[in-house]
Amino acid sequence: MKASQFFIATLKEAPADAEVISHKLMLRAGLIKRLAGGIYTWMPLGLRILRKVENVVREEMNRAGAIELLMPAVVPAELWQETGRWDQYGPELLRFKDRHQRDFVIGPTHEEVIADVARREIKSYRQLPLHLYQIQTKFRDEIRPRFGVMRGREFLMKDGYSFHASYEDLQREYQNMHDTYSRIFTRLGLKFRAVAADTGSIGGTGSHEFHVLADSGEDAIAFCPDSGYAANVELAEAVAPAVARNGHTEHMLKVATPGKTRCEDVAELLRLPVTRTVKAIAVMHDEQFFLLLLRGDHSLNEVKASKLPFLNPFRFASDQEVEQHLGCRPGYIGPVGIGPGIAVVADRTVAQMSDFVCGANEAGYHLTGVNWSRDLREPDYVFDIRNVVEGDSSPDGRGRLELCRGIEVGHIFQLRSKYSEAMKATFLDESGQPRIMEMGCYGIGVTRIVGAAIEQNHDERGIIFPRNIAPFEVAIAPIGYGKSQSVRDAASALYAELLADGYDVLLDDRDERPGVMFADLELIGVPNRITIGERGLKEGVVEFQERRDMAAVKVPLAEIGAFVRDRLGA
RNA sequence: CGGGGUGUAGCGCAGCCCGGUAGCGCGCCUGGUUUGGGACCAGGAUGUCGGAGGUUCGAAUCCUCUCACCCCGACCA
Repeated sequence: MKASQFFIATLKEAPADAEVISHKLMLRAGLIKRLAGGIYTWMPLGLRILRKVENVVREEMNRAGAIELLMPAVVPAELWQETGRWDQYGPELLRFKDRHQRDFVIGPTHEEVIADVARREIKSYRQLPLHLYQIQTKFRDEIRPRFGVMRGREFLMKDGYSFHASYEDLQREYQNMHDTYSRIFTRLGLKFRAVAADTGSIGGTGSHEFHVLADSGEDAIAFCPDSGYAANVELAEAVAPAVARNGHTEHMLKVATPGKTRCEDVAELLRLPVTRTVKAIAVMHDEQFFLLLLRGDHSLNEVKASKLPFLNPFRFASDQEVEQHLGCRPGYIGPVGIGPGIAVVADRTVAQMSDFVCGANEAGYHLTGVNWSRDLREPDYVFDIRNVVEGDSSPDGRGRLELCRGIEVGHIFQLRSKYSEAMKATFLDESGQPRIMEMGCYGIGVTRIVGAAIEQNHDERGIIFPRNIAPFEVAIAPIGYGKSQSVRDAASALYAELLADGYDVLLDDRDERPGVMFADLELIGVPNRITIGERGLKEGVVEFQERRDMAAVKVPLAEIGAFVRDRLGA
């Protein structure tokens, strides 16, 4: 590609509304243009990158035995009503009516459509297993789109669905996809981790997420370097303390803590470690009032709490409700002296505590030296309802947990029969009996990968794309292209040679000043650059430079083609 | 949805408090000089000041409404 015949539109200053680095760099490099909140145009340069990611995904999916198809983005409501998700999905699902007032959605995912395909087409166990996938634009009306392409509303996704005659075969394909995803992200040049995950609204049993590791990631990941355990914090189990509850040593005492409504502040005032305090969170299920108890330095895991049958679903109690049930405004509430009608759910850690501090249900006061049984009844329920913290024991009992952040770029699920049952997707087995198909589903956020790759690979000059997704593998930067015949000849000859060798090469023939040219090539992330100038040509050399370490190597002009082949491989 | 903030040229911003009809940098156009790290000189184009209504002789500026965008949101302990 010649730069003069392409479209490069870089910016010196990033638009002010960009927050994370990948968003800023994508705007500055001219990869995307915002059209509306969470909706972007992929400019030619950005599209090259997106297509490369897409193609790696496609190649590996095909290699793994999946078959590509393309489903409509617009889906009739009846299919969604059939599985009940029309009512469950909420405002994230973009709904609209056609001219006949019939309801439609723009598909945020395609379980219903594929299950419809499967039930129409698959009649016999002989047709199984079958894995169909597509790479298609999705729309989810996110509450708060942000971070550019990382949480957009419209995005490109690879979604695959597999159908099986048995659970065992589903598990085989699940492992196949686990391996395939690992290969994909390896080929894309990303540092990633597969973690056990919650199944969320999709439903089903087993599930893994694939995260690109980056500090700006929206998800927290717990992992154990010793055992290899890894899970999304939403799911990671906080194991019960190994030690039994200590006997009490203090009397319960009411102490004045005016203005101290946070555990940290109370602990500081009382000169106690925050690990001696207990926080109470008031929640409602239907019209029933619950107190959730956590150690002062721990935080509630809403996903875990939601899974408790007697709390599903719950919401946080309003200030009025707190006052109505405890006779006290929020800030000083606690489990001591409450009515029998209020159920107390203690985190495992709290259930093991003794001589602790909690709110006195009286504004401006806390209680110290509180002990279970002696000062209040034992908790009604004891469950793991907190987020794990760094240093917790690994749930597999081997070592301690560490935390890091990740960007979710892939998610695989064992759906089992949730959709096939709702949509009556059956097949005839060997004995001629109808049976429900086992289903798996496997997603990759193609768009998001581009953002994630940049989060992980950039410096102060701009993007450093991994070679397999770079818009160009190598750029030729001729200095004085317009003036110097010898530079022009050398650049053109090299361009032709690299093209013939099959490289994705950019010849920057815009006749820009060197500073402009270098800055652009560095910003857009071209991983290799060959600089050709009269100065070097007089000595018969050109310069080869890698984007990542920037050390220039002088290479004789006659050998540069061979040098590139040696350096980049065929 | 609640809270906070911002809308002025393609991008980044000033002007707004103290009304007098718009400015800076980058980019863009023309000519010239330059050419190994975002050049220099000279000339030039570009704005319904997010939109609607109001106050006023006069509104980017004051008032009301609206739209768009950005940031934050269990921390009840």
